[in-house]
Amino acid sequence: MATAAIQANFSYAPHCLPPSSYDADQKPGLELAPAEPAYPPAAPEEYSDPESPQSSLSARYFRGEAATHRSLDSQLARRCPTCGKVYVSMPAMAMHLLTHDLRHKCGVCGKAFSRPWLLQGHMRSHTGEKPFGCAHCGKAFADRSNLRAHMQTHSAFKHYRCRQCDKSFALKSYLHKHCEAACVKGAEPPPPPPPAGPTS
DNA sequence: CTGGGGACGGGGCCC
DNA sequence: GGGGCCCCGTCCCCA
Repeated sequence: MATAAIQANFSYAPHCLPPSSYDADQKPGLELAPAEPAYPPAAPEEYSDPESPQSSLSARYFRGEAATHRSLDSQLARRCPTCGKVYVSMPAMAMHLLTHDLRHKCGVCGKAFSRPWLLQGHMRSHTGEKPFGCAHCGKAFADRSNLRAHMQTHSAFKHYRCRQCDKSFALKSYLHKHCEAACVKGAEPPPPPPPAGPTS
């Protein structure tokens, strides 16, 4: 929606299934992950789209692999002069431009970041500070995202299933690795993806 | 090959 | 309107 940036929706091989929903909701202010059922078995309601709107387009985009959705060729579209990324939303474009402005510099190693909190996180790698603790095992993390991923490893539920071989994985990244490294190799070429998507 | 963790980037939301 | 915060995600490395 809002973001007009292209939404590349092909991060994973078609035979890699998204998870059913899991509760990853950690409310801000909580330093400790809840000790209680952090990931309820969750009614197997399908969660509609694993690729959230802000899903990282990441490298693929910049390699120009992104599918060009409608409206990118519209007259409203503008291209980032630095990386070539195309936006039809000017606010999104403006925000994107900031990502090229690496004004936050690490006083220790000199690495520069576009956002202050990226620098903050980076500084923890120097200081060893790990403010995010797992209430299940006590392990501490410097990065909230990493704690979240860790919490999933406590879950007995493996939400990400490979259609090809039916193996399941707790983390999407595991499934991704599996699909790319193991399963796909030597497998029948996956069928063409369904005529996709919601848009257009 | 799988599981796990560290580091970090992009974009949306909230104040 | 801008900055900070948070979430989601990827990449890489290692056991």
